[in-house]
Amino acid sequence: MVRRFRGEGLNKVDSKGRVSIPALFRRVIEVCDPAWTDGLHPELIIVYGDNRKKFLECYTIDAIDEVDEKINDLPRGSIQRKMLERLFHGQSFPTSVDDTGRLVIPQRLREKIGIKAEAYFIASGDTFQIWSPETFQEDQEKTNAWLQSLPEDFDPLIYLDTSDLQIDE
Amino acid sequence: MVRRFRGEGLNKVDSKGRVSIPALFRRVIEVCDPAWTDGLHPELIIVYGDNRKKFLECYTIDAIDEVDEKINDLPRGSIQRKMLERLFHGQSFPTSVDDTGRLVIPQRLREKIGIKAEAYFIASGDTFQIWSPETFQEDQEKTNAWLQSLPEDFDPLIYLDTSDLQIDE
DNA sequence: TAAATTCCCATAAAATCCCATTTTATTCTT
DNA sequence: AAGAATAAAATGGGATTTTATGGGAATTTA
Repeated sequence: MVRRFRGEGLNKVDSKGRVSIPALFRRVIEVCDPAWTDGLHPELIIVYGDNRKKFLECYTIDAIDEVDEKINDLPRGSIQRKMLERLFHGQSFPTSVDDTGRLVIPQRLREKIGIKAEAYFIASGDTFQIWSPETFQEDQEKTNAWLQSLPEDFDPLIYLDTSDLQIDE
Repeated sequence: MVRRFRGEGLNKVDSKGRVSIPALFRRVIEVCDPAWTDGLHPELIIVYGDNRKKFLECYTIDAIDEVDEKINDLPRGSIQRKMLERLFHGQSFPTSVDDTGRLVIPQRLREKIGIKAEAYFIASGDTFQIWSPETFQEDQEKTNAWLQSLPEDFDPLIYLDTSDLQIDE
């Protein structure tokens, strides 16, 4: 059974790039690392290669293993496989949670998404995202604007009825 | 269980052809060399014979053993076997990581892929690749262009859902 | 014996570890 | 229900270790 992330958080980033991971997220990271046991540092993978995304996407070991398996099923030599290998094997950063529940975000990655003194964490199913608070704010405003455009009594839950869902193409 | 490479890195190449292997890669090289033990120089194999590829492909001992076994299963005298033997037995270069975590890339191989002052490393499953930074950049731009051509919110992960995958040809 | 390769040592920067303090949340007690 | 006691989470700073890199001496090779 797959534990999923839930919630959000805003924590300080120090001069060394260290930042506390919200405690609830840590519980999920631990459970989803098959090698983890009390006392050890649970591992996770930060994926950062998709330039269209303005956040870091953090995968648990279980989650990344699942991705790896699927990549393995793709035909060798296909452009899709090459792209996904670049993204998930190359443009990713394996790391772990330290004693004090923190993560170190390397300088390069902090710069990439514009993180300075604070980092915003938000759950996203079996991964979680790390944003610069400002960038997230902007993105959130877009979402709000879109919500506003909907009728007063519109219920977003209607999207859960996927029978006639259209995938953008 | 096979440890896999993950991540990327850009390091300097000195006048002797020495270049540091990213530390995380070294850990994998060590673990995947059955003969390695703390203090020894872990071995690896550089495969360079496929002229269509503009990079060096580096195999751990475990990974190359796996390839060798498969070659061994091919019928003697078959063109496939001959080709793979050329590539993996002939056009490859066994070497090892030195005390200081570096690899020496022979002049001939540096020239072959256009490496001058810097070498770019990128993980690719159970092997890693060494590129000239410029060459990689060009290649990456092609990938980026392709990504850009996709809809704004397109998620590459959709390719992991292989049910309706079409292979470009 | 000249050129290339290997071995050995040195150092600055970056990453990691260790410990201490503050802050926040939770439980207990009256 | 308020306040005290406790536990957990977040944060700060210094010491230590690892990494990346440079250079020279010794050794091998062609």
